[in-house]
Amino acid sequence: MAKTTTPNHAGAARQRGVTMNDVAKHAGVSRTAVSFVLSNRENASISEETRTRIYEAVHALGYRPNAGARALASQRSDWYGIVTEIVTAPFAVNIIKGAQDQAWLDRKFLLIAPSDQADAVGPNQGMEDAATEKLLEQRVEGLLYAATFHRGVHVPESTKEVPTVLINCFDADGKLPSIVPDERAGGRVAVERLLQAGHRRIGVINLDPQIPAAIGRLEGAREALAEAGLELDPELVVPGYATADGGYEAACRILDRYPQEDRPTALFCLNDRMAMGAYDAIKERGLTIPGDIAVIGFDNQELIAAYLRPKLTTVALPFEKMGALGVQTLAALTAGQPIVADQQLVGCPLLERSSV
Amino acid sequence: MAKTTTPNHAGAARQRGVTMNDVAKHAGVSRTAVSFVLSNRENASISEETRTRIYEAVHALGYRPNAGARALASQRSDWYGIVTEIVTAPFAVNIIKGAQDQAWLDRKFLLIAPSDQADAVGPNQGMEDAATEKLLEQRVEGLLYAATFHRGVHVPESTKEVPTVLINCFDADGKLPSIVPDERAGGRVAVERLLQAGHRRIGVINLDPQIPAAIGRLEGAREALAEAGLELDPELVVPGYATADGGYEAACRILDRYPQEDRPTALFCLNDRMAMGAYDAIKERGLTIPGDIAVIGFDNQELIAAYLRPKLTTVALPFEKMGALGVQTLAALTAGQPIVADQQLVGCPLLERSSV
DNA sequence: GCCGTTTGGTAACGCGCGTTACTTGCGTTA
DNA sequence: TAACGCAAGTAACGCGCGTTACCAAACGGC
Repeated sequence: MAKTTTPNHAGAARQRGVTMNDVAKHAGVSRTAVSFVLSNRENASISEETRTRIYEAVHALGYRPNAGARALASQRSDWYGIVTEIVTAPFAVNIIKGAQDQAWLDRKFLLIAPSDQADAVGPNQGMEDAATEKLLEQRVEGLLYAATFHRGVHVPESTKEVPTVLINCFDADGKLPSIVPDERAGGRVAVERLLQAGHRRIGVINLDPQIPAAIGRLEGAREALAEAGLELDPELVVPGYATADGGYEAACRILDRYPQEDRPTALFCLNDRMAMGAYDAIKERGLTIPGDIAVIGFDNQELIAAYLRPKLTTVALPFEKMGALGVQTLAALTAGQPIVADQQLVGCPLLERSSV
Repeated sequence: MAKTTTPNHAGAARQRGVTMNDVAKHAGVSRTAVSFVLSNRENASISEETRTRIYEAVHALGYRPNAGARALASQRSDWYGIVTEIVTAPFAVNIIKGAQDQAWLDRKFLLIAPSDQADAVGPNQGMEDAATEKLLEQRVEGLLYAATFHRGVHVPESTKEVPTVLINCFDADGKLPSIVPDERAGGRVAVERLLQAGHRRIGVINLDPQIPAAIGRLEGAREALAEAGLELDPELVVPGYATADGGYEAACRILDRYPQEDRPTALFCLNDRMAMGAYDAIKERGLTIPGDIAVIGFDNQELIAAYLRPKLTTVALPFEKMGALGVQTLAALTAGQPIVADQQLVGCPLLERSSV
């Protein structure tokens, strides 16, 4: 355990870092003066000359503030924490990106703590609790919880000690503020797009009908149809597993069920993976997209939607925006401001590509 | 700016947290005793009775150690930092997952700092420098740099102050230790698999021939062929953009160029996105996979490989393992142990699915 | 010549904790 | 009985910094 210099980096720089005291000495002033200048306090009176002397010393010595010590003294850490299963199941990484970018803008640091993928019923409380605990030990000023897919969750008790915002999920018991996608509006815009293209008979490949995504998107679809004086034919709504295979099978069923003149001319797939399977079913039958059958997806999973041929028109889940909004909401909360609403809906924009 | 309680959480818990002093008072002992017990020092002599009294007090008061203060006093933060563009371009997210899980195991905290996607030549030094600086202000004990795709990078100067390991990239100037995929072995195993299936004429859809991935994978392919007494026909290696469209076009060219008897019976696509396009080209020509043409990919982008029909046999990039190995290497480095090698190659396992 | 005010600073405390050096009481041994 | 050793703890310093209270000199007004 001999604490020798590691082979990897210049040993010299490794000793106890340079502190404010060193800077003060080098500049020939008190440490207080240095502190005042570096945190540029408005009501501090330091002459322009010593100011520059201090800056020079900082530069000369390569001084770097110690964030931990600062946090300890000032009683604010400038940290937010996010507990998420997203890193485990990277579908919604952009939530992290959005949150992190926004935090960076606000000069906050986002601590990311991993959580196992939790199932909708009883999340793996063990790991989540541990993660939350760790974050609280770091004295984060606020907490975010993010899920990979829109659903209800139960958050650890300790959450109560600090402002908390949920992203892409909602609090099944209490009433923590949450940011979720506006599934209904998304479903609506998808079907409106199909109607606008002249389609009147639209097949829907559904998800598990219990989950918020399915409920909302279908509701939106119904609304759009109603406005056009149409109804959603229950026969045209077929469920499938949320995979490409599931989409393939569902599409086969729906396409083979009717004679050509009754066949739907468009498919609304409730996610892009299923759309991917639907593509295969359509192509297999010698039909073209969008000529014979138009397809519209949901989620905008870039890797699929942007690379399918033809590229898939779809409705995007606003992950990045949700992340950013989460941080903004948290900032408001920690500042003691009232929040806008308990549940904020974020719009799901239509992304036009080539399948409609 | 009135510091009222936020509407969101019980105001009571918000006051200055409970400290070791409170615990000590509650248990009727000195703070030192509490410290000794909580960090269970081996050579401290505390009776079993006071021990339990202290634990009871901890529990009763809901004491939670202050990580920042501990770091300050003990001069070790238990933090590693990772600077990465991965969150921006989520292709290689599993690097983060691997690193984070390993760090969690080691009871370290991984601070993730975002960096803009950097191009191969001159990275956006501004943002990387700022991110690195931020991490050093947190007094991280070590630094990781991770790239979304295997390439050379330039890291900020300040990196020298702390042990540093590169993941999925290598140091273009100096000689920082790095963890990279074994592209050559990966290319080899892919082609070996095709040979084993009886293919003798193998088309290769290449990437930009300059990048390490292309160089290594092609080299591996050549080796595998040589061992079977075959040569890599340069005519059968066609470059393409690293997209589905690029793969589609390349596959068309290669398939249409020869009469049926001379046509390659297998395609090695140097990434899965291009394989996705190749699928279309093959199907369009009425050929089946793998009956008429076998396809093997590279990267194992789950979203594509696991959902293509038939599912794509491919070679996986070991992102998660690289992340974990990066943290392990960093741990060794910070402990002053010598590192195994400057460059560690991580194997790329073959994932059998149904396209060969 | 005296007092009040501004300018330009400094001394000292405390944030929560790790750690070292020291103290006290008690059973053992010579 | 004195010297000794050990178990069981405690007092006090310092980590790097924010912050409050205080001080000395210069200056202006009457």
